[in-house]
Amino acid sequence: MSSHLIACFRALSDPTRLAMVERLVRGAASVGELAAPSGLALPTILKHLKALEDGGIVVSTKTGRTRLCTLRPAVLSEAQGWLGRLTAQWEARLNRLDVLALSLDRQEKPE
Amino acid sequence: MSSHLIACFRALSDPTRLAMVERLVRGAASVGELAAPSGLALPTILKHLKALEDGGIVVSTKTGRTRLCTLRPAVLSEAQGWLGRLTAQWEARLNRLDVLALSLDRQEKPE
DNA sequence: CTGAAGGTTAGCCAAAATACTAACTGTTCT
DNA sequence: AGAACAGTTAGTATTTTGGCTAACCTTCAG
Repeated sequence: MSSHLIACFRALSDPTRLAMVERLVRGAASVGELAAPSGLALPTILKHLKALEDGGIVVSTKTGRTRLCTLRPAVLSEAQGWLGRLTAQWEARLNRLDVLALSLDRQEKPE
Repeated sequence: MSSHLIACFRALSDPTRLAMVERLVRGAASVGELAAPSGLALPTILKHLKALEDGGIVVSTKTGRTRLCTLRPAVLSEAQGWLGRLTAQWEARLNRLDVLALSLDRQEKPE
């Protein structure tokens, strides 16, 4: 089973990281810029950044002394797709059950 | 910020629970049925079940001595929607940047 | 060259998550 | 009634997470 899907959900399961993602969707940012609104220490933010990178949600490159972090929406789309297939399966199953219930109904009081 | 979204992602961030969800999408199941394929002890599965219920992904009701667990796809759809809006925002931003780049291009070599 | 800026590493700590076993409760079957 | 079944609770051990500080390394500005 796709273990990077798990890493992705894992990355999104923390308020600090969710906030970082919502910041990054408005454009790339440095580590310091990501840390600023949270009030957390830099090393803490670095750990969260690593979690986001492990989940494939963010990539970062260092140029000079600053590291630029960028969102990578591909994995988010993938997670979205997984959720979509899941709910679709559920709907399909419900429909089959409806059909079954209907046919049973017909048998109970045929015409 | 929606904290039940976090609980939802949290619930999906574990292979055992993901397997439970994929089992439940094929129909409601008892605690024992959920535990069987995992090889884990019942109390362990109960904890995972609680995590899934905390995330709003599953509801369960006990009748007699068995507990029936049912998927609740609403929260999954919600998470899907959140991911969708996020990637949509990203795309929109990329488009704006494209337009900007194009107009800068025009300024550089007009005509 | 020296100091400040921006990260980074290492190490610490408390709290939470994941698993287990053992013992218990309530239901159903015979 | 008594045994078997399906969960449940309580308690424990281990690992992971999320936070910190202190010390360190580069890079940029003057």
